[in-house]
Amino acid sequence: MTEEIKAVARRHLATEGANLSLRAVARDMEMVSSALYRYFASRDDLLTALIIDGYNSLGAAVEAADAAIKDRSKLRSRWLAAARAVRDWALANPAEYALLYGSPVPGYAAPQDTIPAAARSYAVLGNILTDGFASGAVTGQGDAVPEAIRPDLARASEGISPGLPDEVMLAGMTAWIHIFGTVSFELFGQFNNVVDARDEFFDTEMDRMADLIGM
Amino acid sequence: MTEEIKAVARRHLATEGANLSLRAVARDMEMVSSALYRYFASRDDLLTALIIDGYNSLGAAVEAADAAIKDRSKLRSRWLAAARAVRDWALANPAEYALLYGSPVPGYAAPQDTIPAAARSYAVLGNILTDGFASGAVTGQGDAVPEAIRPDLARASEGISPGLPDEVMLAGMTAWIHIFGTVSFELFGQFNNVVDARDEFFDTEMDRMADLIGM
DNA sequence: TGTACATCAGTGAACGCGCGTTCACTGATGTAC
DNA sequence: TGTACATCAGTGAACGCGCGTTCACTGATGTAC
Repeated sequence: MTEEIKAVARRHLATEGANLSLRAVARDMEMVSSALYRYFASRDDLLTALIIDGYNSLGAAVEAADAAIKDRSKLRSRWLAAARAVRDWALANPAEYALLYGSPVPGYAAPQDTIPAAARSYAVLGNILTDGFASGAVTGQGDAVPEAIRPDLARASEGISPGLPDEVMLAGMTAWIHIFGTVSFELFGQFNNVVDARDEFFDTEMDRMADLIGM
Repeated sequence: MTEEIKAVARRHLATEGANLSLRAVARDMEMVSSALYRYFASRDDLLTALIIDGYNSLGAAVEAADAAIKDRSKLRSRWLAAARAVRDWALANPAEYALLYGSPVPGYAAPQDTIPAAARSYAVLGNILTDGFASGAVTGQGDAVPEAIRPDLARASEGISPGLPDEVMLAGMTAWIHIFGTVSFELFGQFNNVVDARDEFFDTEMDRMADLIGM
């Protein structure tokens, strides 16, 4: 039942945008709106559940894309597959993507519960970098890392890919940000009248990031 | 009067998020809600006006930041100043930033009128690239540009910096996207519990982009 | 200088709709003796 | 096997609030003769 409510709510998100309405969901399920309160304590609770589901769904997609590359030493293929998985997932679920990576929903503050789910897709890149570093393919040469951001990099790598040099971690973050920057530009309309060859453009951008990481 | 309404609406955006309410704006101005219809034909019209103002305000800030660098040959300084101006403007006007670069407002489709204003900040980077290319400082060596995206690049450079090689244009777009990707991550909460040294992190990212452009 | 008229910013009531949440309740199902 | 009871999913009415938009109107200001 809880699952069915979430499914309907996701469908509503897709058509209505972020203005999710409990009453509309209930209507769609041919229930009375108060019945939903047996499953979710409040609208915010439902939103939180959708967000966690969203991160997990994205995370699973990215994990699967990486896992599908049989030759684990082909770092660039793994990276491209993971990045494409993010974009494909976002194009298939634009409203959920907006919920996760777009403007904050007015009046809603995501609780801490969402954090582990959010890290899941992120961790895939961490694995790729870790594998690359272990095999010596990724060395993290290049720019010096400013002292001020070293603690942040250390903390980020701690949970996800311990032992990675700051240089590699930083390049990874640059690349990671760039996936979502590019996808958001595409999804939120900044490519309208500017970029038509979107598949190719995305791949080109991701290629550049692979260069930057040095893999 | 029109200006005052927009000012109040902007203040509302800042506190309420994207759910801009005509009635709330009217209340704030101690007017009756119907009075606003003398100035804007509808809520969407007011939104459009705010969006155009926002792009212009951002564009002016970026232009000023670039213009403040006296030695015009210092491309990297100009780039960093422009990029920082985007971020500073976004941090100062988070709701307007979300309106321009965040998730689309449900039920609202931006009309074509917003396009020229949107290009204004973009054009500043075009100028920097053009100057760099003219002086020979930026050559656009590096990755090959896939055929499929050449038409897009040509069209983009046409209006903004004619004559620029595709390689340079592409690097510029990568950098441009990365500004907004980084700012959006920061503003939309993806840096929470991850990046604390935000000023330094942003500068580091922008430095990387300057390297990538080759300036 | 004084009157008649037009302009137009802002009013107030109404229409028809939406929302999240609470609360006492019904009525079917399953469990215990 | 049959009765008494507890559980619990879902109901329906209500509370108190919000919204965008329309429309006939008032009443002050400015203009023309």
